[in-house]
Amino acid sequence: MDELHEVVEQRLGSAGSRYTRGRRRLVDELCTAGHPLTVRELLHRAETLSTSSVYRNLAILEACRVVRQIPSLSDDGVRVELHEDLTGHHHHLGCSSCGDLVDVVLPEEIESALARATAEVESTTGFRAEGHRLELFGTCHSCQ
Amino acid sequence: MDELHEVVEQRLGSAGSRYTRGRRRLVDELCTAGHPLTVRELLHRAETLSTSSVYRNLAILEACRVVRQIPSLSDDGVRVELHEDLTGHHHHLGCSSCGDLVDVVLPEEIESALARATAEVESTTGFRAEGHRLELFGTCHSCQ
DNA sequence: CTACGTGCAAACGGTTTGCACTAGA
DNA sequence: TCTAGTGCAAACCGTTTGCACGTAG
Repeated sequence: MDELHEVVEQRLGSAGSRYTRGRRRLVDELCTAGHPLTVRELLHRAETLSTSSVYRNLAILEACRVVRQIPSLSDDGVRVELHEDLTGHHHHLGCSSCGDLVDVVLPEEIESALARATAEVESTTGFRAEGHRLELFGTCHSCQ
Repeated sequence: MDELHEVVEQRLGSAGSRYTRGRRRLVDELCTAGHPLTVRELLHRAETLSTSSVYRNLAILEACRVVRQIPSLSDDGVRVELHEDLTGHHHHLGCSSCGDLVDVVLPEEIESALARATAEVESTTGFRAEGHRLELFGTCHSCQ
């Protein structure tokens, strides 16, 4: 966690930005949540921060590759999570009932199959791929 | 194409809705485009339709499983495409530069690997999966 | 001391809704 | 005929912006 804050401070610093209490709070909440949060949830969890500061800080943290936005299927708005640089590559299980998004790490087998498929797409279409995003959607355990 | 309209008419009919000129126009545009369109693009292509009608019709077509919404990574709003029931299972290549989304059908090998991974996730997490969504992001041929 | 960051309130823009009118079966 | 669909304009609401004040370094 200290390590995380250190990396974040460094990334903000090299962009000429400060690691203020508000920004630290956002990173803390995202880290302890352990899964993507909606802006609404972030606003609620960090009640001392004003709406505009949350939006402004998320934009800055995104530009510094500290967080990233995830477009959500269920319509409760965009979600935010710590960048994969900081948490490691993973995917999401999305519950169509409660809308929650949970992290999941898939076996190496599937990741390498995806890498192979990506290479094939690149060579047949001329598209240059930088990465992939996979979501399994369905019903989570507590909603069944 | 006639076949498509027939299926759509049937799905609308069984929901007590009519297949009007406006709805047919939306389906036509989505079909000829051959890839997901933003609402803005749809509004532009079907200029005879009012904004409110487009939104209302998209909601109805979505409820009847004729179209589906795709949350977009690049922030030009939500995209709409014909439902996979009508077009077949596929994924998307998303260009981070121009924002375009192109359909791609992946080899059976990767689909079965995804199915295997999904089954594993279901048994280890209790999540009940209904399907998956995969997007490869990068730079399209014309943006390189 | 001098940016940068913050809160507040107003502005913005995509989406939705109310209502009177039109059109499909 | 009679219900569903449509256009227009207003309302809505999540997000962004302007501005004056606060704070980190």
